[in-house]
Amino acid sequence: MPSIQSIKKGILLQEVGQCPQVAYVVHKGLLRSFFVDEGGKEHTFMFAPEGWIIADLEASGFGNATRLAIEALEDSEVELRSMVDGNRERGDVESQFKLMHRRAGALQRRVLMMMSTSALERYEFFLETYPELSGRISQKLIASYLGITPQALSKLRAERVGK
Amino acid sequence: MPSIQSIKKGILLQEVGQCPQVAYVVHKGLLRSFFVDEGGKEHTFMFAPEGWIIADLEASGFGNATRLAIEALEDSEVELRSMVDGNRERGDVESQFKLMHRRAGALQRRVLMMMSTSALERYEFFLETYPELSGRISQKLIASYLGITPQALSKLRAERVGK
DNA sequence: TGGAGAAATTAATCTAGGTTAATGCGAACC
DNA sequence: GGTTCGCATTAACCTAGATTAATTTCTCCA
Repeated sequence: MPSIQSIKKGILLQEVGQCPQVAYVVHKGLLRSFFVDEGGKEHTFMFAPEGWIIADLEASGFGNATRLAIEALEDSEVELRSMVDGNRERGDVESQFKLMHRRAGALQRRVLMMMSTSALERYEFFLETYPELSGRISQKLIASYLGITPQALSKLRAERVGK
Repeated sequence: MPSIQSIKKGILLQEVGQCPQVAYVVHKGLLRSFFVDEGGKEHTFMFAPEGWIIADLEASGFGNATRLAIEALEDSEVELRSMVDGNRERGDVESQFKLMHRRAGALQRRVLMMMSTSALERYEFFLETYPELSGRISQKLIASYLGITPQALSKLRAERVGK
């Protein structure tokens, strides 16, 4: 049976330095994963609303300590799922492989997008892809996901409306 | 039995628009995957020397047409490996899952690095991580991997030596 | 071995986005 | 209900890296 946890807004599910082997399946609410660079700047790696799965794939894949923290942006209910469980059914492993394959595919797309597009293009893409999220998340966090400052996002939004 | 192909330098193993379900295991030589954006600019997604595996995970994971081309940078020998073969042994699927998990982990790291570091830092990291590659690959291609122009890389290298 | 085309370097501009700072605004809290 | 603190916006300046262009190597192949 799945283990469900209720998480209050603002709580960290996972902190830097741990060695987490679990993913979180979001049943309700909204999580985000982020890391803090040497300069103290926060970078949001991803958001996970209902139905999404969030994890530190680098840590669980390589057995490293995390550099990603995971935080509840709203009161949430999450299910813990092991990333290294050897006792899976054959079909389970196959479907988990497919899932991981897609995740990797999505990350590949993200890298290519980071390399080839402007902040504006990435913002447009974000709005198209996650229309329901843009109202639930602060500009500051959206900016930290896009890889720009809140000021840059604000300016970009002002120019966007102008046209 | 594995199917091995010999590839001459300069040949494309995979072209944009196909729907490839295979990965290439490099036994000898050097491959790279890259894509060409709307402005006609090339972006190298990865290099694959001996022992590496290269594929378009977005295309094979989602069943899309590729936006990635794969090219031989040297005369190479590669083994084709299916990404969607259902007839695998149980242990096979498990180990392929682990492999995909690590790939996804590496991509996560790459995204975080793209978001948080300067071109110089990424270049230093490239040199540390792939010291044997830096001599085999042109500056132009290294630049297209780092996400900068050859001119920017050249300037950055000149400043680096100065110190 | 010489010549053509690509690769690398250098330099002069230009620009997207960062940094700093000031101001307005809303939400939480006493 | 006023205070406080974080968020969003605006604006002035700064900088990493892009663009354009000219010059100098490499490389390779006829």
